[in-house]
Amino acid sequence: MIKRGDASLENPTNKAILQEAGNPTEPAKILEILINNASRVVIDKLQPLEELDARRREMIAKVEALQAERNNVNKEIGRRKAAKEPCEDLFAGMKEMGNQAKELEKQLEEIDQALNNMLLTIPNVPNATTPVGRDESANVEVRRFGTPRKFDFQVKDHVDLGANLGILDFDRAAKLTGTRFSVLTGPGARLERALINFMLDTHTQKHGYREILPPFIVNAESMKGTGQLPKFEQDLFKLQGFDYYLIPTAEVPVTNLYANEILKESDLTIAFTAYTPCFRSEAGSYGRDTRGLIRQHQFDKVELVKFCKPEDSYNELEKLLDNAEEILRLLGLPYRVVALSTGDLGFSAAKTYDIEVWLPSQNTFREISSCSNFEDFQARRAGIRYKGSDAKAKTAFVHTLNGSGLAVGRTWLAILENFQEEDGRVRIPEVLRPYMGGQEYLEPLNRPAPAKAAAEMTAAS
RNA sequence: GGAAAGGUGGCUGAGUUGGUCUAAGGCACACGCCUGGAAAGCGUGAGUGGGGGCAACUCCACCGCGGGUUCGAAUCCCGCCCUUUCCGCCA
Repeated sequence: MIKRGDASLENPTNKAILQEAGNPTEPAKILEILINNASRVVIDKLQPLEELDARRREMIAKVEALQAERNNVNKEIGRRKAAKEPCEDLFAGMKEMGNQAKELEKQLEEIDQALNNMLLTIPNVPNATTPVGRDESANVEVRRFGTPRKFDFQVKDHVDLGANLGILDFDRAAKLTGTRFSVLTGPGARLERALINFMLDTHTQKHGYREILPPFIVNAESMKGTGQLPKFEQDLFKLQGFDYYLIPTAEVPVTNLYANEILKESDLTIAFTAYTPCFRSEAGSYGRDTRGLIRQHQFDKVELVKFCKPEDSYNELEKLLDNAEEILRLLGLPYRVVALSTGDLGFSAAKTYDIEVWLPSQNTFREISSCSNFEDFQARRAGIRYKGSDAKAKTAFVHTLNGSGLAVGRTWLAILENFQEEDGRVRIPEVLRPYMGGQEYLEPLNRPAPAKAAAEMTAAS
């Protein structure tokens, strides 16, 4: 929060708050005290906001007074015209008033814009239950499922396994496009498709989500609604010649389905699931996870999205998280759940749980899902509200949530790694077999990997 | 890509010779009366955002978006966006 909001420790008010608490020196402690006193802490970014807000109100009062007077004269003109009385004497000053109002409106517009631009770069406020900390080292493990399997042979990673099985081809993907792309072939492609269908079927039939198949390209307004713009444009692929972007997650089109709408209170909670490919530029991740499928420019994901009443959102978050975990449990993949600390939290989220799957080749857990409650942060930006049926009911912002359920590519590679056999076969989890034509194993090829085979064929011809 | 028509409140739909439009009517909605209960009927209320006020309330803006003409624009002019239909192309 402090990292995200930039509160200076030199500020007198902030200093005083720390003094009351006995001037702690430990960064985590300082952070906690400042967060606990959030209503008093002076955050550098917020000061100009307050000034702008005051100027805005002042300007509104001026403009509206002028407009009110103009309206009154106008009404009188209308009245006299209807009564066929002379009214030319009232024309004087009207034009001037109009021009003045227009001038003031322009100034107000500028203030509004400055205010909005500032507001758009301010991150969400973490929920009180979010662990306080500087970075991911302060994340808190919530629970574990399953026991990582003990291998009595040398485990291979999914890149080697995929090559042996002849189902994963990075060389040709690089030829087609470039680095951080992949081609799945044969049973590998089918396994991806099986996972997508299995996840969608589980969420729609077992967990009560409604399936959505949205556009994979959205406009800038949608990106702004969910918080990707304006701050994170460098993470996105933008279409040349259009104000359109490739979606980095289904969260964007699905959450924005209800942008600028007022939902019926009785329709909440609304739960959607959607399969989409996701496109990310991965700017700034050079050198990280360069091997394999972990970090690709394009990957498949099944997403869960909810719209609910504010009082329900934390309960819904737990349910959503459990729905995502259920996929891993059904597949039999060991995982753990981690609550992100304030320092590791995304820009838009108030609370986030990551689900991390066990990867034998890395001997560690890696993120496979991220489940967040955005509270009303996205709803405010996208204008998603709800209202009760009672005539006196107030309109209010919904809370939005989403989570991966799950990242398909990472699930695919986790299956290869966790269920590999010494002979190179990979056991297919039982729940997936109906989607794989009853097949029990992915069988290795007895011939060279595809790229090499093609090269030999070309040489021979 | 070419041509035409059109965008008004939750929906429908009137309003386009500029002037009490402070946007009719209908449907749907909420509350009340009536009823054993409901329907029908009758009555009342009800859009969104913002400013001021403890509040009752009050003021401002909004007829796809932006600009222009005018004392005054839902209405006239220009640009853009979107929708529908027809033609062309295409999976």
